[in-house]
Amino acid sequence: MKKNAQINSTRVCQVRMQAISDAMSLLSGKWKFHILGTLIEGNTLGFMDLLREINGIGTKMLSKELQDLEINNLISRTVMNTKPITVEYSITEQGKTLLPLIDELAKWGIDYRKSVYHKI
Amino acid sequence: MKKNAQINSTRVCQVRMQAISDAMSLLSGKWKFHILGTLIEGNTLGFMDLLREINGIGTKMLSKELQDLEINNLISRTVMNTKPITVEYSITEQGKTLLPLIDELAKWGIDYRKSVYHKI
DNA sequence: GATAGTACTTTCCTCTTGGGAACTACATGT
DNA sequence: ACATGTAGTTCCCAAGAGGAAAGTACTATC
Repeated sequence: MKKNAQINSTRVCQVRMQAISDAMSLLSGKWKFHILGTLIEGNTLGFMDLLREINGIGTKMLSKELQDLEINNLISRTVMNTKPITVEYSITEQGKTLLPLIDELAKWGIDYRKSVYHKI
Repeated sequence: MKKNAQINSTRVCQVRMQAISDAMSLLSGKWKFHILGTLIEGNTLGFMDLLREINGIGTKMLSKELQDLEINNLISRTVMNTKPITVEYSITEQGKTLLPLIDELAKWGIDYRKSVYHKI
């Protein structure tokens, strides 16, 4: 007799699994949380500001990740009428809903590091 | 005059950024949250149980991800003295601390999907 | 005219991730 | 002997992630 899935076959688990896949596909990659976190802190920042704030990121990755985040309505991009041209990036209301998740992630990371440190 | 980073140069932001990088490096990939979530639900499961529960995963990925999670002390692996040999995977105390994060991720994914759905 | 600053995009490259399929190895049931 | 079940590993391949460097375009300043 062949066994079937029991736990994740429930409706509620299917929805949760789908939700986790959704969230991961929007937030995957090395830089998205850093960009979002920085924009939540800083409110409104230019491209060069972000390049300076986020240690290690290059122009290509920043540009690409900003596009991804804008497409998914997590940040907004506004071209300002200045000379030379400047662009302002800020977090959207949708993006702000990520704050509890980012806090939870940071909190877990800090606690995990502590627990590893105390074992050595 | 060259501008410097201002927001993320504070000590508390540096620690948060590091913590997020730590957490992401342990939890990145397509399957880790699914495996952890299933083990939290199911308590103790064999390799084949997980293969059945987690829709779409193959033996190679499951094997590799389980090793990663075991190395980081998020799950435990116990070879049972049965014939044929069976292996039991279960969540560790360390792994259980991820529950709030997984809940927050699932919650955000569900809300995000709702907000997109209502706009169409 | 040259340099520097803003905001990117494009090209080229490597490394990693993820998946399918086949294979190992052992034991039990028919 | 042969199929079935458990628990993987190994090989091969495709696609994507990530990064360095150069190029584009426009403006302002020295």
